[in-house]
Amino acid sequence: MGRQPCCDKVGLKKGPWTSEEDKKLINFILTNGQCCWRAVPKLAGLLRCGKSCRLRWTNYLRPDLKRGLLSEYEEKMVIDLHAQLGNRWSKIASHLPGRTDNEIKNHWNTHIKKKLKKMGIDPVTHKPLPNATEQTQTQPEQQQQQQLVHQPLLEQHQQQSFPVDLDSKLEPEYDHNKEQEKPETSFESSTITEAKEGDQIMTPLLDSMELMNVFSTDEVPIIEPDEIPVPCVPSISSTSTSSSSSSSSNSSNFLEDLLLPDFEWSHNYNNNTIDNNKDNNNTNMALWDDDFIRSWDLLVNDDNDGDRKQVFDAALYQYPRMIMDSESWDYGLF
DNA sequence: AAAAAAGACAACCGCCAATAT
DNA sequence: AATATTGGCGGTTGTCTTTTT
Repeated sequence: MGRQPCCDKVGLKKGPWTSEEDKKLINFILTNGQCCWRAVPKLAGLLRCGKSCRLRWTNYLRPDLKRGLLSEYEEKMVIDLHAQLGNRWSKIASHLPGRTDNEIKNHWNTHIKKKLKKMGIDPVTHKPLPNATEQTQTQPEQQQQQQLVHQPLLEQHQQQSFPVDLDSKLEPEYDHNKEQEKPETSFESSTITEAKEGDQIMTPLLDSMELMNVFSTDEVPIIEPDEIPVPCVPSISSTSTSSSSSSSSNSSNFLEDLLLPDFEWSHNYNNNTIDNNKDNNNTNMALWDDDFIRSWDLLVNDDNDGDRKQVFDAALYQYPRMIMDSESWDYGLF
């Protein structure tokens, strides 16, 4: 017996989301929280299927999402995690606060894959490509990069012997042969601890980054149990970001459209981080604090549409509670 | 300047596992 | 226990933008 479709698809809209639809969905979620997705479109007045709404929310509208290109650090982390987890994008994403599996998957397919190939690394196995030697010999710069990006991560995995707790639930059933040759960095040498229930994320990468003096542990987006991760903010400053957003004339620009040109999200948040990531423009994790609330208020007050303002006002003060109540909220911290 | 090709990313599809009935 | 429902995941496709010819 085949599975029934998640919804009656007749008359449902498909394709890119319009800003109107985004507004409706945001208003609904902010007001009511994440409930049964199947019911969302009907209640929110959307001609979309629930699945589509969930996807739109989790991938693009959630306020805690970072936008913009992955930083070099994030990219390294993705490579590192991919070497250990394979194409389990959601697992990888769980180690990168503010990033979605879809985003990481896309970035992998469009950027990292090519980069690794250029560097003479097989993006599937994370081993040197057969002709890598020749390549790297003729491309010393790339070789240098390869050493910088990959070697430290992989070798440290092998050298260090931390307790293995990577995905222990999933690991036994995970068939590496199914998708790829078992990577050099096997689970046996893995050091990543699954980030769940507020556990601290421990990755070899973080250690290596420390060693490399690139990031201090203070700057690493480790979420402590007593920290509230923050609904973060779309990166406005990142014009680069919008490599993506610019491409979509309507929907993806919605949040940016909402933002005033000189509007700054949560001024207090981790200024150090900002300073240290000027080039990347995408470290936007912020604390859900008064400033953030005020920012929303500011945003809302600037809107001429009175009705919408009301909706947002209501939603604004409910949202933190909604997050606290929502068991499904990412990172499982609440 | 226009057309074609390539690149980038948002969104969809189908499957699966967990949960509810 | 069996079946239905829902949410989540990964692969793939479609569409828009940018670059090249």
